[in-house]
Amino acid sequence: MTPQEATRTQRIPLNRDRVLRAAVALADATGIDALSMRRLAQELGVVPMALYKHVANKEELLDGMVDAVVGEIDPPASGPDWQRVVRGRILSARRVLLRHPWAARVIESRTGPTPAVLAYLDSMAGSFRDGGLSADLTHHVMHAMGSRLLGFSQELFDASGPSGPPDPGLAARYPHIAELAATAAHDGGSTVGGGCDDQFEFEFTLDLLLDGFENLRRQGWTSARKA
Amino acid sequence: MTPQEATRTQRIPLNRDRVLRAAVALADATGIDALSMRRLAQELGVVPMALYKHVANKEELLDGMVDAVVGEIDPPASGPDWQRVVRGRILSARRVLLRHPWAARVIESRTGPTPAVLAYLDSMAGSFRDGGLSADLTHHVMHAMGSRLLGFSQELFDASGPSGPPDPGLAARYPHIAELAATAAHDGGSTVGGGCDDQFEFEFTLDLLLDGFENLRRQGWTSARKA
DNA sequence: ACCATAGGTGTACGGCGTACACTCGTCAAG
DNA sequence: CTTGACGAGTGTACGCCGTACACCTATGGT
Repeated sequence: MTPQEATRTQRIPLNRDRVLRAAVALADATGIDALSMRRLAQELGVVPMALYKHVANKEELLDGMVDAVVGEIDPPASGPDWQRVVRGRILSARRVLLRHPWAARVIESRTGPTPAVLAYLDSMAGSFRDGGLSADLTHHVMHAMGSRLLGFSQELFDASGPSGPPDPGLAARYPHIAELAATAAHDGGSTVGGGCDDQFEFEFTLDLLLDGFENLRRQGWTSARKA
Repeated sequence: MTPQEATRTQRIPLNRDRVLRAAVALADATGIDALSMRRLAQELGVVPMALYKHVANKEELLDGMVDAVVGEIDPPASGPDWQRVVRGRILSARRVLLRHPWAARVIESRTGPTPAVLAYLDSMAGSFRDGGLSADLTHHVMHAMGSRLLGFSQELFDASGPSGPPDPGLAARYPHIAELAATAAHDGGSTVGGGCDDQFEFEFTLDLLLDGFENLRRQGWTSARKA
C-alpha cells in the first residue's frame, strides 16, 4: 500500500460533530481532566491545531460537549399528570448525567447557558405551566429545581440576561423562559437590577424542604425499605 | 538601608496559615482560575517553590482553602426550634459561599471531604437529631440538603467511606456521621456495596419538592411581594 | 565552634492552550 | 489543461502551568 493510498483510505475528513463525539467519548473514558486538545487530537489521528478548524477554542469545545450531552435527555412525555411528566424528564436527565459523570461539573462551569440547555430549561418550564402552575410559581419552582436536582446550579438562571433589553426573538424561541423573565422583571421587589431575587429563591427552596422534613417527622416517617 | 536590613524587616517567615489566607484572598480578588502557585508566590514576595515547604501540592492548597472558608461558617445557635437552628446555620453557610464565589466549585471538585467539611456536616446532622428527627430520617434529610442547598453536592457523602471497615476513632470525632453511616449499612436495600442508595436519595428529594410544589399550586400560592 | 535542620532559591522538565505561517489536495473558472 | 482560490491539516514556537531536585543560608541546640 503506498502512503497515498493509506492517506486516502483513512481520511474521513473530520468535522465538528466527529470532534465533539470523540471529545465526549474521551471524557467518558478517561475523565475530564485527561481531556486536552492534544490528547483529543491524538485520538483522532490528527495534529492538535487541526481541531481549531472546527472549534474556536477549548471553551467552545466544552460548550459543544455540553450541548451534545444535554441533547441526550428524553423529550418530555405527554400526559395529564404534570408531576409524572416532570419526574420522568428529570430522571432521564439524571440518567444522562450518570452516563457522563464529568458533565455536571462542566455544565456548571460554563459562563452562559448553551442553546441545548436553554431549550431543556424552556421545555421544563413549559411542563410546569401546562400542569397549571402560575408563571410566578413556575418561576420559583424552576429555581428550586435548579438547586441541583436538575443537574444545573442556580447561577445558570441569572446569567441568562444581565445585559440591557432582552433580545427580541429570544422570546419566540424560548417563550416560557421569556415569560419567567417577565414576571421577575415587573415585580420590582428587593433587587435593584433586572435580575431575580436570589435570596428569596434560596429561602423559598429551603423553607419548602424544611416544611417537608417537619411533616415527615410529625408523621413518624420511615424509609420502609424491604430489608 | 542595607540589603540585609531590608531582608530582615520583610521576613515574617511565611507559614501555612499565611499561605492559605493569601490564597483565599487572591481567589476572592482575581477568581479561582487566576490562582496559580506562581501567582500566589509572587503575591507573597517569594519564589514559587517556597510554597511547597508549606503545602504538599496544589490539591492540598485547595483543600486548605476549603477548610479555611468552611471554618467561617457560624456555629449552630442553640434553641428549641430545630428549623430555626438549621435555617440560620445554612444561611450563614450561604453568606460564606457568597463571600467566596469560587468556593462552591472548589468544594465540589475535592475528591474527599476535608476535616472542616466533615465537622460542618456532622454538626448539621446533630441539629436534625436534636430536633427529634430519627437517624434514618436525618440520613435522607442530609442527602436532600446536599442537593446544593448546603452548598455541597451529593457525591460528597458517598466519598466518605468507600474503603473497607470504617476507621475507629472517626466515630468518636464525628458521632452523627457515624450514626448515619450505620443506618445506611444495616438496611441492606438495593445497593450491593456498603454505600447509600443514591437513586433513592435523589427521588426522596425530588418527590418532597414536587409534593411541596403541588401543595402550593392547590393553595393558589403567590409570592406576595410588596410591589 | 560545630553541625543539623528548616525555610527559601534556581534551574529544568514535560504538558498545556493556541498564535501564526505553511503546505497540499480539491475544484471552479478561464 | 491551466490556474488560482480556498479549506483542511501541518509544524514551529511562545508563554503559562505544576513541580522534581539540587542547592544555599540563617538559626539554634550541643
